[in-house]
Amino acid sequence: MAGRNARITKDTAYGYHTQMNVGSKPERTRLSAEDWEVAALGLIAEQGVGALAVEALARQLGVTKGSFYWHFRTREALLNAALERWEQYGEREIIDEIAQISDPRKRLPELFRRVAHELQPHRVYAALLKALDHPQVVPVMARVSQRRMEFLTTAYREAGLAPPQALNRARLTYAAYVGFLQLNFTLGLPRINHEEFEAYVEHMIATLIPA
Amino acid sequence: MAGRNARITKDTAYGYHTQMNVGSKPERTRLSAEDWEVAALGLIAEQGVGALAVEALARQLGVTKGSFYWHFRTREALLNAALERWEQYGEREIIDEIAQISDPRKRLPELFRRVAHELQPHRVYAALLKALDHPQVVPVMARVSQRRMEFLTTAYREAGLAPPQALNRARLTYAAYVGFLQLNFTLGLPRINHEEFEAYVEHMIATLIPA
DNA sequence: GGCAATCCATACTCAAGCGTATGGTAACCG
DNA sequence: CGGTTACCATACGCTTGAGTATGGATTGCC
Repeated sequence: MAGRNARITKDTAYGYHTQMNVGSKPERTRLSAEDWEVAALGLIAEQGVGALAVEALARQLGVTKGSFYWHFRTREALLNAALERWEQYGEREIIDEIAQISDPRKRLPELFRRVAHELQPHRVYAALLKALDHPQVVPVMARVSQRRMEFLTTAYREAGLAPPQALNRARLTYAAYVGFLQLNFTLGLPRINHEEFEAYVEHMIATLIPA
Repeated sequence: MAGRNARITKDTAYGYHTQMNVGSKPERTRLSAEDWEVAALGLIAEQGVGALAVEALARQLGVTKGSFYWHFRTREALLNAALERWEQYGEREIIDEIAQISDPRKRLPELFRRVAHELQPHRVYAALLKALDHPQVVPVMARVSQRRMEFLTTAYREAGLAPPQALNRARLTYAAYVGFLQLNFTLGLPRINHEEFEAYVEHMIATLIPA
């Protein structure tokens, strides 16, 4: 009986998953493959790909392995499904919104500020960066990173940089983004505070974006 | 008898470890704790912290677990010893050399170019970046990164930036460094070639270092 | 050359985690 | 309302890797 009280429910949709519903009724709805994938992404975001174990996940979901192996053939299959889900739904929104800004020169600063202010969706990306030794995640990360790099490159071209400069500036910018993820909420370097962070973002904009 | 032919010897000193001495005589010298630490760093650099298993290491060194547990009390102890060794001996050289350049304005470009051209010593750092979920590596990485950041910050101040700017520029620079490590020889993004890489480094210098 | 200390091999135990087999229960449908 | 399907529990086997026990071999030293 004990062990049934820590559950993850589907209504805590993608970006806001891994919310315990402590205190609410057990609401013993049966699970779908999607539930497992979402929960898997939550676990990955918090503890990394290495911590993705089926029995641990089952405990979190309030069921046993018997359930899991009905929905998936193997643990590997779950990982692939979760990664695919992340690649499909987890991204794009920001890029799409930015692309609709008319003035090309305002796109990059806006992009920087947006990304800086919603770091939550980037936790999965950060976790996957640490899991590049798992062969399954490499192609996914390669595709996602490549798409973002291309978006950045054209944005820099539209902001006035010559093609070679634009490519290199995009490389630099994206590397800074990736490095920042690692150094901050992965490693916990001297915990930068809010206003200091704002200043850092503006410094980035002033340094990396051509006037 | 087979299994004795793949060994790592101590003479393959730190940065050049993990060289098999195929073809040479078995030279059955007994091992020391140092040998295990060096071999561990080699394995970490190539396959990450997660791959650090004592039986695997023993196979590489041409011995069995019996040897290992004479030198170390546990696997965890080996990891700590290896990390300490890396923190002590593995770093500093570049920083020390750079600090001796008289003209402060020439220090940063020189630093960039040096770091860019000897990426080999940075493989351990890159591997450790992916292992920040292991609680043992976090403090080590925090110390090393902090030291480097401080060095960068003073270098930027000496290059003419005001203290707040210098700190933020150092953050940006170091994040770009970390991100580059991840995106390139961890993830294998569109494999940048040599001359393109040189151009990228010069672009970094032009963008990040104040004229 | 013999005795310690050092280093290593062999043979175990134990826990974790994946996957399987099979039976049980809840939902849906005719 | 009886049966089929979908979902889950329980109990097992198997592999991997950490750690232990103990005896054998090698080195240094007197």
